[in-house]
Amino acid sequence: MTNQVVKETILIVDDDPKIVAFIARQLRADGYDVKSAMDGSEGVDKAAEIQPNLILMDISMPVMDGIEALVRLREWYEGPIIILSATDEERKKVEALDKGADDYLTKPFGIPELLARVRSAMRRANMAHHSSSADESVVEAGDVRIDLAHRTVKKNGNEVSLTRTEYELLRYLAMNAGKVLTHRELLREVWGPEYGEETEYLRTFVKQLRRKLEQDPARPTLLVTQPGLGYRLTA
Amino acid sequence: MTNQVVKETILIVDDDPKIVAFIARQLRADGYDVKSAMDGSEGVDKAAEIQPNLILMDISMPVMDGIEALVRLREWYEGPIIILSATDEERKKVEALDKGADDYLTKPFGIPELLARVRSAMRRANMAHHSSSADESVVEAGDVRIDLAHRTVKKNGNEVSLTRTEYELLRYLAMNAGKVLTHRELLREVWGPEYGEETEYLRTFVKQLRRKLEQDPARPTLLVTQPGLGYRLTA
DNA sequence: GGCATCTTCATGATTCTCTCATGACAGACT
DNA sequence: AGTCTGTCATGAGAGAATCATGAAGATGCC
Repeated sequence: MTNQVVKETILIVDDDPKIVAFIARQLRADGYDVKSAMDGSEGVDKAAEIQPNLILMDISMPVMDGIEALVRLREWYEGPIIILSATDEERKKVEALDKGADDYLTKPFGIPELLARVRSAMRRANMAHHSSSADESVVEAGDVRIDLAHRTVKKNGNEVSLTRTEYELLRYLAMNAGKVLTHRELLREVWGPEYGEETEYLRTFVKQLRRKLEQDPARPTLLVTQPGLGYRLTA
Repeated sequence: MTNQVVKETILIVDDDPKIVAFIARQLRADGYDVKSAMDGSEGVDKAAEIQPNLILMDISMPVMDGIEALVRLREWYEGPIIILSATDEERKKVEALDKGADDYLTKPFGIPELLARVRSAMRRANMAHHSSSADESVVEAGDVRIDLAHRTVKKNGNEVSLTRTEYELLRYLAMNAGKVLTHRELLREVWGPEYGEETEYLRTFVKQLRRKLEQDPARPTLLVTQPGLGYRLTA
């Protein structure tokens, strides 16, 4: 291995410093660049900052639970997330997999198993990554900044408070900035797969978003209507 | 050109040996491998045997008519088929295009035109082949860029806003750039299978597209009328 | 209960599609 | 040549579909 090879970065999120140190040592020996965070909240922040290639996260932590952190991460993070769990956390394990975790390891686990899971997840991610486009945790459109990791939206530096549905709608538009999204697609994505015809919901929430984000809500430049089709967030 | 280059094979199907000899000589001079057949029936057999990259076929032949041969070929042959026709075979020409011919040449035709059509059809076929695996979502025609994934159209870098029907029409033309599309085919594709005779719709929307996309809408270079047949987007 | 949020509805404004009338042009026929 | 016929280009307008907007009702949460 030459020094020209860019090392792959792994973020460990666990509240037990001994476990972090132990795992980090093994992973570094295997050639990875390792960072760590002490709880879910810090983990989400750090992930946004360093954009790791893989995340190893304990499922039960103070401040922010592993499940909640996982949900937050999955709003923008597309890399593999491996969950670490104790033997008595079977139910949480299932939930974690449901919410987008790629794999899990039950403590205590052996080093060979850890390394095998990490390598496998990395390989899978690289395969999938080629097809997907660039993933940014911050999307900018006009004078609006959408921070997917922190769930915050700022207009000219001032934070704008959005309701859950407003944020979900904006998030999906932002993740597909520049692309025309049909009514059906937006409804299914934000409200659920059983929706599709309720365009009046969209109008209401698009209007709310425009009121909060546009310079002149009557003449939208950011959130543009594509008549007969849907809406689009200009990039 | 080295001998490692695999020549592209063209099959000529015509009952007039003089025409076959004439065309074959020109195509060979341009680097193609040329085979021939004397009528439709022989043409279908030979196509199955040698799997040519392109087929040039006369429309009126003994034993098996060009139209019938075309229908038989299209049951399995996916390469480009160019029809050769006399001036008094207008109706057959439309029928041939409707049944899956890619282009037509009216006898007598000049060599440059023949070669141009062949090259254009070959290029299109290669594009279609490539994009079948890795989906290329951007089509360019002249100074117009059509982004299928984002559903946006740009002319000289400036975004052009199209209505739904305008976009659908342009999209189908762009995906078959260089190919002659009959009124019937366009109507069915854009308006639905129950349409076919409403050519006035086409005129209206072609005009709109020309107004928005052509340098000089009165003298179209991009979206060309094929009198009596349909329209074509030049590649 | 009280509050924030989501859903539903009514109204007017806008935009698009379809339709029609007119004129230009080319080829066919007398 | 002149006339006829069919096709196409062009512009304008009616009707339908879609959208923006404000506000009221329903729901869920603390």
